[in-house]
Formats: sequence, C-alpha cells, structure tokens
Amino acid sequence: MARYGKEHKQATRRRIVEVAGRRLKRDGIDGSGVSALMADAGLTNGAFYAHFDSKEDLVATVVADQLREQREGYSAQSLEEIVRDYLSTQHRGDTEGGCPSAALLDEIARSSDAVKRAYTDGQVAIIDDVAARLAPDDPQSARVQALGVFASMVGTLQVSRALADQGLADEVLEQGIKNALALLGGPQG
Amino acid sequence: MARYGKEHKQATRRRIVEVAGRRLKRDGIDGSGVSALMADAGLTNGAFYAHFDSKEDLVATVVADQLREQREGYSAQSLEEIVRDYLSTQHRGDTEGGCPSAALLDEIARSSDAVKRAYTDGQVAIIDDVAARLAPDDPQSARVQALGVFASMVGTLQVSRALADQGLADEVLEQGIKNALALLGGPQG
DNA sequence: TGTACATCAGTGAACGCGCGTTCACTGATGTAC
DNA sequence: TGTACATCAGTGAACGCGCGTTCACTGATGTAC
Repeated sequence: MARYGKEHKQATRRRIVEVAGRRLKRDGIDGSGVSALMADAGLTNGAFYAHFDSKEDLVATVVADQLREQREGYSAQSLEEIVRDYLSTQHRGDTEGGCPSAALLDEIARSSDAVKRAYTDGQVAIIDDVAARLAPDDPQSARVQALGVFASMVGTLQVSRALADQGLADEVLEQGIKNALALLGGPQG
Repeated sequence: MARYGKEHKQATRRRIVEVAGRRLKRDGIDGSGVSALMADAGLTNGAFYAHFDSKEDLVATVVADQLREQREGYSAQSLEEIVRDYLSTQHRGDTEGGCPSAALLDEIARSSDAVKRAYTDGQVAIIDDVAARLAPDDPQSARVQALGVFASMVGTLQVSRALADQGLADEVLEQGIKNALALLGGPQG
C-alpha cells in the first residue's frame, strides 16, 4: 500500500484529524473508539499509531485543529453575525459540525494538561482576534470581555441542547443573542 | 445480609445516588463504571440491578437528585450570593461537589430523552424559583431571563476549568460575575 | 526500457482489561408456631 | 421463650463485547542498476 509521495501520509493524517473532529464532537471523547475513528477515515485501527502516539495525542491535535478552523471562519464574519450564527437553531442541531467548546468543554476540563493546553492556546487566539476588533487601540483590555461573552454563548448553546422542552430551548437561544450583544456593547464590527 | 426493615433498602439506594453524584461529576458519565460507583457506596457490582434498571436509569435519577439539592441550597442565598459562589475559585476547584450542569452538560445533551427530561424538569424548577424572586408579580416573564443568566454562568465556569492559564481562568470568573449581575439588572434579592 | 529491490503506509489479529448486565447463591433477619 | 423457616439485600463469578495498544506481516510504489 505504500511508498507514496511524501505528501500522502500527511494527507491521511489530515483526513483522520478532520473526521475525528466530527465524531468526537458527536459522541464525545470517551464515546469515540480508535477503531471507529479510523473507520471514519477509511482505515483500520492498526494504522492509527503510525500517525499518533496515543488517543490523547489525537484529541489534543483535534482540539487545536477545530479551534483553528473556528478562528478562520470567524475572520469572515462581523461580531454580530458570529453571535447570531452561534446561537442559531441550525448550530444547535449540528453538534458534529459545530463549536468544539460547546460539544466537548467538560470533557476537555477532565483531560490531561496537554489537551487543556491545546484548548487554551486555540481559544486564546480566537479571543485575541475578537478583542482586536472590539478595541483596536488596546486589545489587551478587551480580552477578558471577549472571553466572557464567548463563555456565555457556549453555556447558552449547551443548555439549549440539553433541554427536552423545545420551546424553552428556542427561547434561551434568543435570550442568549440579546445577552451577548448587550455584553459586547451593542452591535459592532 | 438481608431482611432489614423497609427503610434499609431505600437508605442504600439514597447512598448510591449521593456518592454516584460525586463520581459522575468528577469522572463523567462514560468515565464512571458501575463497579466503581457501587464500590464508592461500599457495595459490589451485582447489587446495582436490585436498585436500578440500568446505568442510564441511575444517571437520570442522579441528575434529578443533584438539581433538587442545588435548588434547596439556592433557597437560602440571595441571588448575588448565588452568583458569587457559583463563579468562585472554590467552586471551580470542586467539580465533584459542584454544579451538575457545569460538570455534565455536554454529556447530558448526548444522553437519552429520559436523562434530558430529568435535567429539564430539575433545571426548570431552579429557574422558576429564581424568576419568582426577580419578578414576584409576573414570574413567567423572568423565566427566560433567569435561564439565560444561569446558562451564561455555566459556560463561564466550564471555560475557567478548561483553561490551562490560571491567570486568565481567574479573570474570566471575575468577568462572569460582572456579566451575571448586569444581566440580572444589578444586585438583587 | 526492464527488472530487482528497499521502503513503509496500512492490515488485521491479538493482547490484557474494564465495560454493562445476569444469575445462582449466601446468610442475617423478622415471622410463625 | 425456643426453634424452623421464608425473605430478600447483597455477593461475586461469569457473560459477550469493545476498549487502547502492539506487532508480524502485506504489497504497491519509487529507486537503483
């Protein structure tokens, strides 16, 4: 099967990371087995360890990759668009394609330092982007504000997903949009 | 071992539910095995099915019990105290003794309808209590406001727990307190 | 240009282990006589 | 009051299964001659 060009193995690794992102968000970290993750990528379990040291290594890699993608997506939207998309019923219904924080945050909190470090670095990069847009002259001052708004949106989406009462779940999303926009100081850049 | 009074088995069940609450919050649902849960209660695995139909049945029971306890605790505190305790470094460091939403919310969102229903009912009861304090004359109007504030606090605590940067983790708690109090409309009863 | 060979990404069976669940059994107790 | 018995909460081994990880092997490819 092998001796492809140098880019082949890297392409396979990227494919594993991408499809693993979807499954991990859908089924959770503990709920996603290595064999299932590899089958999603069209491979068998044994090949996993040619690409990653351990499942934990993959998780840290996936967390970093997911946050990088999220950051890139946000760069094309206004802050108000980000808020409205984040707290939409579409996002609520698309856990596997959506925000990694909303899907995995309490499992990340229980994970190793390596995973938490990957999470921290990726999340801070997103927050710094937002802060730069909130306060171009003094981004540092807006970091905690931006992080607070983001944390609020994460909790709101999670609560909306966990509620069995759909009407209430919809209302909390709308309330979350109002709250997030208020905490940003009204619609902005 | 048996033929105790009628209250004995119920006391054992209560003990299982209480200690399971702590372990589930600490290790997660998927991360907590039935044998470990029973050992925590001083029993062996086989006895589990004399008390519960399945692990899922236990999880739903624990979720309901945890939220009932949380609700009772809140009845003795002002709303501002609740916010300050919730977003304290003590609470952040005590996952197993703390808020079940912060510890388990994304696993609950992945769980069966029975678990989500138990979560919804318990959470709505807490929210209705808060709403009655925010707007005694028209509690219904304050329900979504109360739920929005609660969701915001849950996300803030989760983010604070997942960040590897302790300074930033502390700052987001402080920001969360400001945000929650602002969303409640300033310090209240 | 044609052939032999080294490479190495990927295969798939196997490892020990813990999972959720079942079940035949134990033995301390309350009750019946 | 003393003894035989029924009860049933709890024991602990076993079920089939999937977990994360290891490893001997395969076989398509690029390279060397």
